[in-house]
Amino acid sequence: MKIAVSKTIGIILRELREAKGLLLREVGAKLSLDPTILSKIERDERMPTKEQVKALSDFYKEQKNDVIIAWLSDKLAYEVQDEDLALEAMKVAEEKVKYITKNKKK
Amino acid sequence: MKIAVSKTIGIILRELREAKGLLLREVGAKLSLDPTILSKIERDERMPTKEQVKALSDFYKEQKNDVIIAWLSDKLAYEVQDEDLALEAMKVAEEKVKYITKNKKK
DNA sequence: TTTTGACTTGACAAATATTGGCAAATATAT
DNA sequence: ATATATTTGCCAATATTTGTCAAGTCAAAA
Repeated sequence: MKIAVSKTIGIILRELREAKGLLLREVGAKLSLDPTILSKIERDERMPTKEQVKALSDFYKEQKNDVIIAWLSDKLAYEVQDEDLALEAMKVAEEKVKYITKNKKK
Repeated sequence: MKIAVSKTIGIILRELREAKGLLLREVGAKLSLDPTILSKIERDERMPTKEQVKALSDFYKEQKNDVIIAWLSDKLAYEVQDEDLALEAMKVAEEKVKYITKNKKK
């Protein structure tokens, strides 16, 4: 299953769950995650916490990175979506991330 | 005065204030901003709020956009700095921002 | 149509995070 | 040393996020 990379975290998680034919309740039980919270996450009403993303990306392990990237990119886009200078800021942020990464002790 | 685009918001604000030869207290008075808070902002100990950035970027109006971009990009970089997939996520976030921007009613 | 099961929605309190600003400490300059 | 500028630590107030529950919708089965 190939997932378009720019879907929201919610859409991706819903597609993954439905592809497995699982219920909210079932995934929730596996991850000790209240099904109503998962419902909100899958409808992008709530952003999952870091721990929830960890659990979900481990559960859908074939698409682990897609899930994480969707989550991070949603958070990033959300942060600047109303700003005129959003795209310029994203470019600069990339430079900053590269700089930080490069100078990080292993 | 040209400012390298990838400095932190704090460094930029400190340079701008010192270039004008102003004291924390003086800028603070103009902006109704407690000097100790400004001190923290200039040392990147605290992120300014949206309102504070508005006031500061208006005050340093020749570098208005540089200030805003530094602020936004700091927030973006901060959000993903510890993530292995940070750069991939930034690319995807850019696509998402472009998509959001394109489909936004004026 | 009544019931059943899956999911959604709204409201709320508890937990977390952020903020402003004081008082004290430190640094800088005269 | 004195005076001025900045930094630091702390904390209460405020704001945001989170988990949970009860009630709601919706579709399909009985």
